[in-house]
Amino acid sequence: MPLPNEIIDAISVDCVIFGFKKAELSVLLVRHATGNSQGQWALPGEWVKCNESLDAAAYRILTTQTAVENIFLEQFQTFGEPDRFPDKRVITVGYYALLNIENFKLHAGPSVSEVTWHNINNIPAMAFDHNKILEKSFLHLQHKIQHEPIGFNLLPKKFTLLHLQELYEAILDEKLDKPNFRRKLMKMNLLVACNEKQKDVSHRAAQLYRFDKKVYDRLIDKGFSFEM
Amino acid sequence: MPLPNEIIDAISVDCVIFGFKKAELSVLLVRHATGNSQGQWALPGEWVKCNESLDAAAYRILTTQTAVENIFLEQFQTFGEPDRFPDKRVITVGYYALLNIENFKLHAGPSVSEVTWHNINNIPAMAFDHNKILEKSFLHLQHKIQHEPIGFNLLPKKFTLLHLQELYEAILDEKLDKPNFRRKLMKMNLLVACNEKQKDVSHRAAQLYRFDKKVYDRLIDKGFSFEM
DNA sequence: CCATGTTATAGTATATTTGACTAAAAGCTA
DNA sequence: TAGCTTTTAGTCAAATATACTATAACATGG
Repeated sequence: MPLPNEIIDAISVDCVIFGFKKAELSVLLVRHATGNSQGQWALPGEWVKCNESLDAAAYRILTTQTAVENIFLEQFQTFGEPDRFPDKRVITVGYYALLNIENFKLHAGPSVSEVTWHNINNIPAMAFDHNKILEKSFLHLQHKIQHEPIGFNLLPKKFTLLHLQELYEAILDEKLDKPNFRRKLMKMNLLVACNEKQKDVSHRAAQLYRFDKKVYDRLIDKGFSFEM
Repeated sequence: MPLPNEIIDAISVDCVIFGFKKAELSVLLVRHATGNSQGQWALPGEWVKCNESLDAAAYRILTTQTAVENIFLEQFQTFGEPDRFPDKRVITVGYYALLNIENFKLHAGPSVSEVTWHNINNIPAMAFDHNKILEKSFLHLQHKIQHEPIGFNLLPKKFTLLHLQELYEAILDEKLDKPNFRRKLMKMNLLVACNEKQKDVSHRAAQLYRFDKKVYDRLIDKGFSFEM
């Protein structure tokens, strides 16, 4: 057996990290500092280590770029076209993560010169097949958010109904009716009103809600529709 | 670069081949004839070749076991626990295929002593983590069939509404109401009545339908609910 | 402190869809 | 032709979606 820390240089993990802030959906990209993709933007990615699971490798990528906790992280697709990587055959397993942008400090990991959020509608050309990987992950997210309440991972713990609606609008790329959106969501009983209201806003302060994990766990198995 | 036909012995593709016949959902399993899994049942799988895409490898597995054409074949998940395979680190990409069992001849490929259909409710213990892979693929299928009309791939070109209903019942593992099932399906306009009726049945012959690819293509992008 | 604007939240009315049924029609068997 | 099985059409109340309108809460400017 090879050493635990040795890498398998045929397999990598690439991670599409989605963040949400001020009604905008963004993705975290890095700029490569070395190798033949030097200077190009790319999704954060790493080689898989010899005794490391794929999930663990994906989690390692996240913690390299930013300090995280309790993050939604899930595999979505594996990419293995023979020519997707130059000079050798590399298969990459795609993961996507959802996190709330606020209060995250970014720090460029090794071999990376820059780390920045990019609006989902303004993504630069990237190295390898990373634009394709990003697109697939976004389609996956659009589908998934309509069947499981994963969107909450992109919001702070306490949020208003309008925040949530803006999140859905950003991901689904369509306007939604406010009263109807509220009604559908409240009926699911996934939200609990906090004893708090919005502060420092120049209009009537909205109720803050938080996500009810218990109901979530009960519903997640049964599967339920989140169609808006 | 390695030779085109050389294998990457860190990456395999395993394929869950679903078939449907007489209201029963089955999976094609092989019995290994060599190696340290000799004698055990397993999902059909192969090493990925050096200049072969993952999709191509999956298709090669299908054609090794049986003569197929126009088959639904799709990647669903990649499995990479460090200890999933004995003695070395192997990551496997899971695919699932849907096909109509009738008129398929099976032939055992290399290193395989037996190939047989197994009812989904009666699966033997398998080599490696193949039971887990199968279970994940089945959950994926249950979800997918409720959002895309992929079920037709398991039926012959012409089928009755009852055939289709039995298929849904087998996959979702629940009884459905006949008149309501018809109504929902007909409203989608995915089915076209053939100029033919069922033959050789000892009761009123049912209308035969076929699947309308054009409507399908229009709907597949928009995404639509198939919930029964 | 009142008028005004903005947003939150409640409510309503109509159309559509579900779910659980009933019933008629078609066609084999004998 | 009677009896049986299965297909196919239809009914009806309950639930849900959609497109609105209306009111309440609160900040701000005069």
